Amino acid sequence: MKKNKLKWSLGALEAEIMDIVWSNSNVSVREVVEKLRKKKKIAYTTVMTVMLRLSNKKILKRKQGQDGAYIYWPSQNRDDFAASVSRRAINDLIKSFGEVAVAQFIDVVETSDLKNLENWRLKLKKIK
Amino acid sequence: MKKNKLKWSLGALEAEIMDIVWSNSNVSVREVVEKLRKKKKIAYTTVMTVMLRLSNKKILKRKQGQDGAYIYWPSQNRDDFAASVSRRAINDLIKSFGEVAVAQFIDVVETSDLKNLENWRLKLKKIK
DNA sequence: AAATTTTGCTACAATATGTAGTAGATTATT
DNA sequence: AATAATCTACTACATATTGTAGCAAAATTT
Repeated sequence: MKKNKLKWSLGALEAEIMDIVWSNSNVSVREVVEKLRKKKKIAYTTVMTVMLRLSNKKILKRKQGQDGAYIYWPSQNRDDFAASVSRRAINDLIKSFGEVAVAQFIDVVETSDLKNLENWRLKLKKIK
Repeated sequence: MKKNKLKWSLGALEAEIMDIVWSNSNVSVREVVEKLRKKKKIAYTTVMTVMLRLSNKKILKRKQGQDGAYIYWPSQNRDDFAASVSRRAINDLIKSFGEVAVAQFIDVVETSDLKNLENWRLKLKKIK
């Protein structure tokens, strides 16, 4: 088959793990597992596999830690990652749906209660 | 496992087929196949399967045509579909990335050359 | 009735993601 | 050094999605 589908979202577990990594840069699998286990039962190897996949996808980087275990850290900080993912998603949406997507975006933002509303409203002024 | 992953995009073939359906409401598989074959080689049953799946996903509806073959039509017109898909995607983005997503959106729109720019600029006025 | 078309059912491939076992390697502890 | 604990590599399985299509039965056409 061979599709070049540009996935822009992480899976649920991948996202949980990234949250932990972003909040605690330079972590071992062990540390991530322990944090996750506060919320649910999960095998060490499950977390390891997912973190390895995230490395393969270049979302995480890793190096050998002095105590043997690999140390992982994010390739991009949360905001940069969020920005590039958002950008791709938005470009896709606009490519697919054009103005309709734009109109929806505006509608969603209008009715949402984002903090710092003033902040992006300022930005909007520029294009108004 | 069992995930409730909210997919918001169609596959490439699904999208091609939807385009044809939207442009020619009330079509049979045959008609869609013929249009697709102008662009590429594809089996009747491939198209049929995808259209059946689209029906199962409630994106298409169908009824028995008088000549036996099912007739398919879209559950929503293109703009309504685009709007609901966009809305879900945007909500997901904002839930995941908040203002960062909004900022990217603004940036993309700023630098894009959408036709009818005036159209959504009117909409923007409402929130300015 | 024979030929063609359409449908329903089935199936396979590839990818993404969640999940985890096992064995071997490495490190720490006794 | 021997034993125990930890960590990594490799492998494997499950489910969902999407593209792809064969085959047989049913319906329609000729």
